[in-house]
Formats: sequence, structure tokens, C-alpha cells
Amino acid sequence: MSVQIDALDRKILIALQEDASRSLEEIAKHVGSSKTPVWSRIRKMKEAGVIGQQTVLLDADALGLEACFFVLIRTSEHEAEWQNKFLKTLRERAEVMEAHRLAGDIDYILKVRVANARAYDEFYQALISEVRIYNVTALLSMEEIKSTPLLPLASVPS
Amino acid sequence: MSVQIDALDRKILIALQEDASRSLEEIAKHVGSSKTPVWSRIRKMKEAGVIGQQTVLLDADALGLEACFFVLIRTSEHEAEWQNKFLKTLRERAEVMEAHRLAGDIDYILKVRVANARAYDEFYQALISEVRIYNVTALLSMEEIKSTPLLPLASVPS
DNA sequence: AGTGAAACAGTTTTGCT
DNA sequence: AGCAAAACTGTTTCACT
Repeated sequence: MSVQIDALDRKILIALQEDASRSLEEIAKHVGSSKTPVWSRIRKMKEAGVIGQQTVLLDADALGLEACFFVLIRTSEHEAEWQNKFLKTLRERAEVMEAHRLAGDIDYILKVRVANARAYDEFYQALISEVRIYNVTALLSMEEIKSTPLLPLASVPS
Repeated sequence: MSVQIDALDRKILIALQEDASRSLEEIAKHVGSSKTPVWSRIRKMKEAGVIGQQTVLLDADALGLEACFFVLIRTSEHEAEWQNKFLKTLRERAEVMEAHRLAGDIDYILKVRVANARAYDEFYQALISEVRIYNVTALLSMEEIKSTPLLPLASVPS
């Protein structure tokens, strides 16, 4: 399952992340190789799951999703059943763009994208009605300084 | 600059977010239209900046980026010059995948992706040597429950 | 503004080195 | 493995409705 990624693979991944609409030929030239080897490496990395979904980044504000909250959650419950229900809810809710289980006294952090504060409150009410939560702090984003799905591949020496 | 997005546009955006590798014909069929209108709507939304970068999602763990931190920052400085330098640093650093200015007593939140705790510490040392920061709390992610750049478009009624 | 076809470009396969 | 050509699929443009 785990592929060994070499320097050329990494160059290809960097190029694809930057702009997945470029042609094979352009990418090959950019990474200093040619079509066939680049093509077979991309295919292998897709099969191995290193390369996942191909997508386009959209302008959230232009689409009316103008509010972004980071939600810090503490819970007193740690049974498997509670956790399964909680995780299922997070995965199902499209407003939840990030959800992480944390080390330390805060148990979970979420990033939630919604149209406005009212829509956040609806999400929040739905969440706490589904699972018992001990303490919630919502941090409202005033300004998105940066938001990118692009991994910092240049900083991995390997 | 701002385009009016109608129901068909939104369907196209949802389809593109889900899988930008599909052919125009597949997308047209999926949204109940045909090639030319879908093509011209996509072109217009690209020109308007509603549709941005086309990219591929990669597996961070497989690429050796195994650590993810959320960083809560309080600062005592609020002059323009300090802020410009701070924002510039965040935008330049590829490890910083999210950076938001917040309302409330925490001033900023960052999401930082790095290879390991040592790499995080290097980032942290570099950050505080460049700009004065009053208080920093780093939350370590133990488990990425969800992480998606896909906007919850279905939940915007407009 | 949508349809259908023509022209063009890119991807994917294959056989050769 | 890498290269070059062939076959195929998808994109982009255009004339017509």
C-alpha cells in the first residue's frame, strides 16, 4: 500500500497541487522528464491513494458562505458509543470542514463554514441536541488571512 | 466582479468540487444541461474568480507530514507595521495552511502542517524570532477526523 | 441562451529501443 | 525504463436555431 516517493514523484505532486489543469506534457517538461514516466508515476500514486480527489477551489464569500468559526470542544464522555455518534455527526455535516481530536484539555477542534451567525447557531443547536458536550467555545473568524489545502511538500526532505 | 449565481451554476460548482476530472459531457448530463452552456458558465465563473485553482488532494501522512497543530495566538501589539510583518510571515510560510484573525480574546488561530514535533518547534522559533507575540497555545491533533476544502454549497439556499 | 457538429488538443495505449 | 507514434477521448469553437 505505501509507495516509496522519490524526488521526481515529489516534483510531480508539487506541480499537480499547484495546478492540476496543466497537460501531462507541461508537467513533464516542468519536472524535467517526459510523458510516459510521469504518466505511470501519477497512475501509481493514484492507485496507492497518495493522490486523491481532484477538485477546484471556490470563493466562499462570493457563494454566500461568509462566516467561519473555530469550535473548541470539551467533553466528559469518553465511551466508544458516544464517540462513534459524535464522529458520525461531524463527518455527515458538510458545514464541518475540519475536525480533529486533540491532545490536552481541549478534546476536539472544528472548523465550521456557514452563511452567517444564525446558520452557525442552527448547526450548534443540532450538534448539542445529538450528543452531550461538556463545554464549547466558538471563535469567530474576522478575516481569513490564508486558507489552502496545498501541503508544504517542499519542506519534506525525505 | 460579483456574478449572480443561479441554481444551475450552483449545481455545476457542486459537481466540479466533487470531481474536477469529469468530462464536460458528464458534468452537463449530471446537472441536466449540455456542453456549451455548462462550458460558458464555467468560463464566466473562472473569470469572475468564483472558481479558482484546480488541484489534487494529497495524503499528508503518506508524504511524511504526520503532525498537525492548531496554534492560538494572543498579541499585545496592534500597530499596522507589526501586523503587516506578521501577516507576511504567515502567507510566506507553507507550513501555515490556515490563518485567521479572530474576534475575542484570542487574536489569531493557525493550522500548521509539519513532518513532526521538531519541525513544529523550528517553525515556532522562527515565528517568534520574527515578530513579538504575547502568548501562544499549541493544540496537537491526535487524529484528523475530517479535513476537506469542499464548501457546503448544498446548505446555501440563495 | 441552447444545440449539434467540426476542429483541435490532450490522454492513454502500444510497440520499439 | 523511456521514447515515439497511434488510437481514442475530451475540449473548444462556430454556425445555426
